[in-house]
Amino acid sequence: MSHTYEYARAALTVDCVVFGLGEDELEVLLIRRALEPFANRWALPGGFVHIDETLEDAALRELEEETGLRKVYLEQLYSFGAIDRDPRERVVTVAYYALVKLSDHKVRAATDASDAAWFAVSDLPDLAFDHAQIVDMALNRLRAKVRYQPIGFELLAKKFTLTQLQRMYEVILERTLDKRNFRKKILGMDLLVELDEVQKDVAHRAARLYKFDDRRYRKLVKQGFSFEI
Amino acid sequence: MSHTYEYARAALTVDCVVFGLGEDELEVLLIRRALEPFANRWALPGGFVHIDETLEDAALRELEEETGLRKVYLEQLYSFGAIDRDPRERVVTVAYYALVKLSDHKVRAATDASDAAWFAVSDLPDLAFDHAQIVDMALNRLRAKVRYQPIGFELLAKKFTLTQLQRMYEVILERTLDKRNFRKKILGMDLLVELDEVQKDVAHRAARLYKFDDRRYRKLVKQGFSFEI
DNA sequence: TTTTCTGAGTGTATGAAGTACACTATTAAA
DNA sequence: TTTAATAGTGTACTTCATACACTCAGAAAA
Repeated sequence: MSHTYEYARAALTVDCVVFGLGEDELEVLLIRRALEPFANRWALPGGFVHIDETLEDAALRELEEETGLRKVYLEQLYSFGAIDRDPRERVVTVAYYALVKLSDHKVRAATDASDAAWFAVSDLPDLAFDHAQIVDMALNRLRAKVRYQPIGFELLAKKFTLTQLQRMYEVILERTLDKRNFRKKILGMDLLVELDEVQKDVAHRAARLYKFDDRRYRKLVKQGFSFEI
Repeated sequence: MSHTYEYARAALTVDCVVFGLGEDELEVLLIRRALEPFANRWALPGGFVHIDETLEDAALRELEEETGLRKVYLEQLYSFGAIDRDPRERVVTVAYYALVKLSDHKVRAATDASDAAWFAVSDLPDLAFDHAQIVDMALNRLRAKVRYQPIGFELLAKKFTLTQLQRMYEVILERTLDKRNFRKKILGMDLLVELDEVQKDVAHRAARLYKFDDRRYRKLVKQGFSFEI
């Protein structure tokens, strides 16, 4: 069935920059395009917005279809509307970024016969369309936002050690943090719950595990608290 | 001429939240809708994105067409894509916010036979579509952003007094600031140029005029400086 | 069982920045 | 000349950021 309109309409797509926390770097999940244009090039997961789904639903659907990811933390980034960003026709894309616990998903994308893979942000391949620009903006947004909102936890397992938490910030912000100052600050915020549980399977003293208390965070915010790293 | 596509396509629009600095409050420029849906209701200036213009160009064009504003400071806010945000059909809108020097434009919108008027943000009329939500997000964005980027100057005349500058922040942030601390901080940033000129036509001691040094700001940012109020 | 290795966990001193606060000076108008 | 209105200025105190090094615990290897 076809649809006719009085004026020409741009096609509307969504694209997702999926971030995972690698050993020493942030990583981004890319898929290899099968079709023209940019066949064989790496690109962000994404696709057309259906007429009966919201932008966010479209982003979640495409993520699941193309990468198997579900229930990720997703946030709208920016809309890109350069006239010729797609060589075929006018396409406007609403870009999102997602944060996932890489451990849950690394194997899948890597071993799948599929065409999805993780890349360190400092070593991305040439990307299709204007996707390099989108990744760049997503990185900047993430680096800024992680400092004043506790979204970085989305990159970690539910239970984590303070060292893992610190490393997450060090990787994203690309600078080292002082261990004692970091602990003083983060524990002083009173947002972490100290668990009666420690790390397992490590060849050294096991560190205590913590979890993030989201309910408490929202309560504190109402009282004027503002998170800051 | 009509255009036919295989799949149904959403219509794409832009909407602008135009802020001006009122006496004691931020104000927003609204237009009264002539046509259905929401005929006679107040709404944000905006309209359809043409197939051969970028999103930002569309926003600027609509602003000029509907309100006469030109050369405003414009920044993309967010894209809204709820299924039924327009009762006629699926419409996705890319929202922008703009900052203007109200003194330049107040008269025009007010005296024009036109259907545009300024409203204090605390006293907005019922708005068409989801425009109340858009204004709300724009306000939050502006209040957050004004604290870490020197965009507030866009609301003032090129030359301004320190008291006017302080009042601008007080109005946006909705709290009083200490005069001496404010001056110490803002002058300490070394972003203002002290002019050899004072206020005119005031019935009291005339205050010195300053201007914002954008070139210097960009240079400092490169060196790691970060603006903060 | 002892030793070694690896990361866990902890406090203090210093400097920088934020905050609270009140009076005199200048100009125009009455 | 007096009045009214805003301009313009400094200091003391408190809070927060920063720099910095050692002992402890536990597993693995000798």
